[in-house]
Amino acid sequence: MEKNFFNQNTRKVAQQLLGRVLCRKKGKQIYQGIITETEAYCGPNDLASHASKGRTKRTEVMFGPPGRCYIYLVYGMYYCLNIVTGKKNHPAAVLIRSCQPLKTYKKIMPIGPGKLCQAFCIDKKLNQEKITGSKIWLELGDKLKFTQIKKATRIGIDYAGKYKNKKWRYYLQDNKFVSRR
DNA sequence: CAAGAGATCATCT
DNA sequence: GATGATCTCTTGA
Repeated sequence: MEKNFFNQNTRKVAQQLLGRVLCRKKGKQIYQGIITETEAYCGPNDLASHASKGRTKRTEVMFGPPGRCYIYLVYGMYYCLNIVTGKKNHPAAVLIRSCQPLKTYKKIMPIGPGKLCQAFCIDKKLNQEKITGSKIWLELGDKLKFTQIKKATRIGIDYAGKYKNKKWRYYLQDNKFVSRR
C-alpha cells in the first residue's frame, strides 16, 4: 500500500479501498477478501459519525494518526471495522462493510460489517492496531479500472439529521457480496 | 416482499 | 438509564 494513503480525504479513501484485499492472520489461518462495500464517516461535523459527539475513550483512536483500526461493538453483539483517515486530530474513518471472500476457513460469509468481523476473527483486541501490521493488513489486489462504483446513503444512521441523506456509502456495482443495493 | 421485533451490552449521560 | 455505523427471524399481505 502507498505511504500516506489514509492521510487524505475520507470519501476518496473509501472509494479507493474498493477492490483492495483485506488480509487477516490469526495463528496459522489467513483470511482474505476483496473489499466490496465501504462507508465514509467524515469528521466532527458528520452527525452520523461517533466522533461528532466529541472526543471520548471510544472515539479516541479516530483522533489519532491515520491508518489505524477503529473497532467497536454495535448493538451489544457485533464488531465493526473502520480504518482511521485524515490527519491527526481530524476524527474520520472508513467503515469496511463487506468483502468477497478469497481465502477463508470459516463458513461465515463476510457480508455486512458484523458478519465481516465474525468471518475474519476481528474483535476489540485489534482496536488501535495499524492496518499495515502482521495481524491485519491490506494488499493492492487487481486493478479495478473497469468496475463501476455505486454511491448510496449510509445504513442505520437515521439519527444523523441532514447527514443521513449524504451518499457516502460506496460499493462495487454488480458484485454479489454487497449488503444492500 | 416489507415491516417489525428481539437479542444483548459497551458506551455515554 | 438510554441508545445504537447489526442481523436473523417471524408475521402478514
